[in-house]
Amino acid sequence: MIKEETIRSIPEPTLRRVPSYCQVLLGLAEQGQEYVSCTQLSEALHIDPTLIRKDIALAGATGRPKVGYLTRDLHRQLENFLGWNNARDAILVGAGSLGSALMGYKAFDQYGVNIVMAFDTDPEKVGRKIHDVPVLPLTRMPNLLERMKVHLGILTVPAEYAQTVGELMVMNGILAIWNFAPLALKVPEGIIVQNEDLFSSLGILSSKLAAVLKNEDDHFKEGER
Amino acid sequence: MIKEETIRSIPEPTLRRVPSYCQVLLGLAEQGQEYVSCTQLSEALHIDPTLIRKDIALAGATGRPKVGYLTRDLHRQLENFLGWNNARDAILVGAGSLGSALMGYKAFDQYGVNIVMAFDTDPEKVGRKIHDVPVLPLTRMPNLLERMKVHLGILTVPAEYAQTVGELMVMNGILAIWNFAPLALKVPEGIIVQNEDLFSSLGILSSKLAAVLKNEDDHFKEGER
DNA sequence: TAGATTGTTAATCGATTAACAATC
DNA sequence: TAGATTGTTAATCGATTAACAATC
Repeated sequence: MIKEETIRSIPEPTLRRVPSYCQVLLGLAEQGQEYVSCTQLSEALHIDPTLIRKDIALAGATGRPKVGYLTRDLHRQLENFLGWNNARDAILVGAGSLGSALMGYKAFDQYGVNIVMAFDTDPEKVGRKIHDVPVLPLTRMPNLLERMKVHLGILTVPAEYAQTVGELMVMNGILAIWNFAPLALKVPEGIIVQNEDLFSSLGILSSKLAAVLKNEDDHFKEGER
Repeated sequence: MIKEETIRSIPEPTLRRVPSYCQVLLGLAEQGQEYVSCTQLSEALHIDPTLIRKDIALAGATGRPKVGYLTRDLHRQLENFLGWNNARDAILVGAGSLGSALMGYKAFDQYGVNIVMAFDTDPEKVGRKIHDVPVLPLTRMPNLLERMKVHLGILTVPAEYAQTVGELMVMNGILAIWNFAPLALKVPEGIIVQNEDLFSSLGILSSKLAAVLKNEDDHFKEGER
């Protein structure tokens, strides 16, 4: 009998850090470094080495005291852990400038994702191929999704259509949505949404900068007195 | 004498939630709703109402028991808190497909950011305007940055140039970098970097989906026995 | 008034960091 | 061996949630 605990999900922060380990590991492996230590990863990424060790442990990889981890093995194990080893098909809706830019990034393959089709309502775009990805009319999506068993959807339509299109995706078997529309998509329980709200992201950066500049300013004034 | 504590910086999670409050508030204000309660925001965003109240308190806004907050006032105060009320100039380096897509989003104005110039090394792009933003040769960046006192930079160059261009930005007065290259930019102490690594973002989503599908699969097998 | 809501203090929870034994 | 490093347990820290008095 499997204990409930076994299904405890991976902490979000770990999931966000592991890709950066992969990236550094790949670089080191290419430089021909056979073994790698947490200390080394820590220095490259400015992350506490203990934390890295815990993340690695969560991924199920083990190392050898004094020696470290086998660089290539660790890299492979972390990719495995993320499920990036065998590519997952995805569809994209909204072949505008952002959508097209995304389709252009062939590197997605490396990250376990493969955009197989795009959909749009604009007759100008439909029927063409953008970066090798065929653009089809949105009306054909339900039928095709059902046949192809795709579960991952990328949503790059204007904000006002996002909710409707999102619902259409979910109705046809999409279980995870990568949402670029600047709004909180309402989805049924169990559907995974990752909001990639670029506007607020930049806004947050800008507000951090404002805080820094304000601080400097205050210090300056303080010095004046 | 100002106490040190006064400068305690805003928690990152708060900074990430506040934009979503703004968005909902704007919607409600446009619908003509005069007052809004945390309960209402909570329902719209699936965030605990106490948490929302704390975030609002951090932003310095106050409401009235039983009544709530004045919708428009709260919206304005939160925007103020984020520093989105008066636009900050930014430059963009790398006028490729992603960079162009970003320049096309006029909505950045609303989020307190205004892209004033772009730089690229491609002679095909230099001299043109993309979505009203002039594209200039990268060699002119140092001079122009110094003159214009811009502190916010958007980095949309291919990964292999990111570190070099990032350093060039920092050398010329950029204090905050919005980095789209899939690597951890090395910057001096005090420079703010926000990594918008789209590849790993999608990768994380994909791995969450993998976990869900695996779970379902396990349950299925369990049922079989 | 009664009930809803704010604002705040205390409790809980989870993630990070520190400490340290085991190991090569 | 000595020193570095893993793996793990305990302590700390910060963010979230619960509890509740104040208020309209």
